[in-house]
Amino acid sequence: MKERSIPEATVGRLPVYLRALVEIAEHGPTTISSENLAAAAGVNSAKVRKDLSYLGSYGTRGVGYDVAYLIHQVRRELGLTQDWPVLIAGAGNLGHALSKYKGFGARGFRIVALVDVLPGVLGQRLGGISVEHVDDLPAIVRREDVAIGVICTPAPAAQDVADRMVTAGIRSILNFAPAMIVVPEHVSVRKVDLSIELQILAYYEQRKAALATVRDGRARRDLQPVPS
Amino acid sequence: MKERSIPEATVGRLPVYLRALVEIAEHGPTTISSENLAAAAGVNSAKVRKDLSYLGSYGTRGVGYDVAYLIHQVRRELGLTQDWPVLIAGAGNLGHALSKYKGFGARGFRIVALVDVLPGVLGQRLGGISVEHVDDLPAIVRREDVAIGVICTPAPAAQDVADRMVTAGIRSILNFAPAMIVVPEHVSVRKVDLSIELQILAYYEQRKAALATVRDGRARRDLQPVPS
DNA sequence: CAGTGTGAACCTTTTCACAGCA
DNA sequence: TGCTGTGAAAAGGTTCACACTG
Repeated sequence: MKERSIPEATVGRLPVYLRALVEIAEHGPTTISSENLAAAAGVNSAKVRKDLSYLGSYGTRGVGYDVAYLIHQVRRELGLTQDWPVLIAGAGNLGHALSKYKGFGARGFRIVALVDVLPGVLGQRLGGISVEHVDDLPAIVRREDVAIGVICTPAPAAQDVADRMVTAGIRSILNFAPAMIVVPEHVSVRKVDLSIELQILAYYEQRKAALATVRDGRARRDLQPVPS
Repeated sequence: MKERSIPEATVGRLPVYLRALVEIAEHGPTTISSENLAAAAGVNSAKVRKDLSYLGSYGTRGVGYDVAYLIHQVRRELGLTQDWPVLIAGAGNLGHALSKYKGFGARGFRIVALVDVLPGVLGQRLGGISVEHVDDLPAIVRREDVAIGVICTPAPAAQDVADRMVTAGIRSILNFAPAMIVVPEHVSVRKVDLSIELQILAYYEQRKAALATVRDGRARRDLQPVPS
């Protein structure tokens, strides 16, 4: 076993393993090899073994890993043995959808508050919680002990909301707004940008089309009778 | 300039630069240095220069990059000079939200169809398009010349929908379902997993809490009178 | 002389390959 | 014998630092 601090790339994969493990646990096997876990998670087995080795030596040579025990260890490492109260800022389409999304609760993330500025949505009830005004952020964060803030506002409002979150004491932000936000060093930000994902796909799609053209061109030439 | 094929990491950043450039173009300056573009995109200037050098030598020493020209070049490289017809599978909360999301259209991604299986939503109109049955996928793909498929179904349906998309001729998939999907080699998949993002944030949040405890412990000890 | 373009150094991540253990 | 755990090699990505140029 190594000492503290897991590589970033590994942290990004632990939730994937966790999901696969939970599914496997439901389907029966109590033990699993790195090879099989790798298949379920969509990576290769060397990566699985190296990643898991950062948590400790929880496998058994010649056998594999005990599924239930490994689930527990990954959960502990990720800090999922506790519940995390989450606040969403922006009650538009996306904020709306996320507040009703069942997948969060199942994984220990409880949406405890929803804030916005538009008078139209204030007070509205969405998925069991009512929309409050963003001015009340500090009080809400204290009241609900909010740990994570999710930004679902339009791009121009993102920085302001981020500033308010930081002031209110939030130290982890998930940003869905298509804008960069700057925060103090002690605050973690992760960004999810839907249209960037599409743009990346477009790049590879275009590349495939270009290659096909070249290939077809060659194929067509190959059909030409060889000049003799 | 290098030859073909841009590193993956660079492809992932080009859309970020593009967004920053477009915003800058609206605000006036016709020319920008790597230093300033880096600030706007939230990276460092060396990275900007290296990334842009993969596209060609489009900067001017002592001056910087011409904003309009660079926008054009990045767009061309990403394949954004054309429109990309997009199909969404799954008209639940998220599919709903995405179909109404304005950010896509603005960047050349047109949602042309929405498919689902539940009789309840079929025929319903969302954001100008009506929900069709997933069985009609092949016809829809042909009719609309769909290039990119977005999966917004529950996890258990994801693989089936992916298979249908591939059969219908789609070669680029954006997967929002919390499940791994396997596709033939010639198909690109990108995955966006909302609860994985939260889990990653939870890991770092927990780590910060642990560090604070250690620090406070030391601080408290530091306040003790030195034994003499 | 300000600022690009880029080799070279450095760091992170992935993959290989195998010793060592149940 | 089968599969983990891990050094060591390879690949990929980032940062440095500076020659070069408009």
